Amino acid sequence: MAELYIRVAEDENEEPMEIPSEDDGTVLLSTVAAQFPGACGLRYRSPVSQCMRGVRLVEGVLHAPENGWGNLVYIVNYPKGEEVAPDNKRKMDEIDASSAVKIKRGDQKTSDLIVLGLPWKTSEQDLKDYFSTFGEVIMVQVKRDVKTGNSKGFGFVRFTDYEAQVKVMSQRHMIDGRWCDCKLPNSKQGPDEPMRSRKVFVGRCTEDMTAEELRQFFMQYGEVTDVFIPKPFRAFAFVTFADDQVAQSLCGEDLIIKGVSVHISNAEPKHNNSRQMMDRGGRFGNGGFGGQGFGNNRGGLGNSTNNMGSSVNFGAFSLNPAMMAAAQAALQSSWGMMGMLAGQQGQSAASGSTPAGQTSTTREQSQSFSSGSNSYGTSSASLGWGTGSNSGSSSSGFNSSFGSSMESKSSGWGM
DNA sequence: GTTGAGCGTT
Repeated sequence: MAELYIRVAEDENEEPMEIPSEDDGTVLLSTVAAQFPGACGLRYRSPVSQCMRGVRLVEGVLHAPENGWGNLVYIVNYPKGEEVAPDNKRKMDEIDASSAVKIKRGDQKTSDLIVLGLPWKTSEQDLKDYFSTFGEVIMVQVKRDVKTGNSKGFGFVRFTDYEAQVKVMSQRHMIDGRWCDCKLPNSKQGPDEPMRSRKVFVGRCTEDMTAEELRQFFMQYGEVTDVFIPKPFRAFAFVTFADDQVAQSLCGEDLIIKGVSVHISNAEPKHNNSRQMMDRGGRFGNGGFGGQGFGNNRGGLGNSTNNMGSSVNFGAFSLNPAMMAAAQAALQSSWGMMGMLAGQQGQSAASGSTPAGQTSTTREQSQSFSSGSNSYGTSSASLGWGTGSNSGSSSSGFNSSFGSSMESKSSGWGM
């Protein structure tokens, strides 16, 4: 099966990158986004009209122009405002200083990245060899049991360049036969980063919904950085977006996926180190709340019930218990009340930008892989969302054990 | 069948 590649670049003058198409000739937006994080579509310059034309995008699947993909270079589209086409650049400069801040942030300090899902056999040298293809590596570690010296299945890596770090975090990694994820370690999740809830809980999932399908589906709302499906099947999933506002906007909705109505709600925090809960007002985030409209009342709303007896002071405001309850109720269902309250103060309830550096992975609690040099491809064909039509349903393969006794302990992770 | 792994002896 000859694999077909199409040429994609961020800009007509940039060197294009070849990315693979699917068996049916379409290209998945997720494939594009794997190389161009944040991408939301493609366009190309029509040889006939010399105008830019958009590539048809249906539910995460990009469809070739009439005469096929050909040898054209396709240009990546980004959501409005996130990235700027060259001819608009001047406009953007005028708009606000905040974008300048964003651009300046381009060179940041690097930090250690945790590498999860390593095979037991992977050594420091293996890690270094692998990650050096992304840039200069200045540190690698494989964490081991002190007594036995056995790998704990995770490690750390640090790059010289922030670009390399961003790239590495934006994709999954096949290391010695397993898919691994690289993330900011918990200890490094900047205490300053807002940690707004970008994750939603997807209830009433059916067993045939794969992580890849969920990713494809939710991509229409915004960049998806993670999909988690517990295994064994438990009828729910978690989807994380790059943008908290996208996540929030979906909460409360009933969406139809593969003909099934799923329910979207807030993802409750995991077993948490209380930091974000206490300091940041929990899953309500601090968008528009924290510094601006209501002053810094740490532990105010977020702490919920035990404050109910007394009135709470929001800076210039004070709310009696009844109003407090109303506000909470409103907040739990949506941001509606928030907008109202903020509006009264002439503040915007809209929150700001997204923290840089999210991994963009699709996880399921099983991984199918072939040791050896096979290409690992999700070759899902076209997916019918709305109707229960064709399911390219994938059976999840089990990983084989490597023979080492440690192996069985955590068999089947990483995707 | 509606709330998820694993996070660093420096």
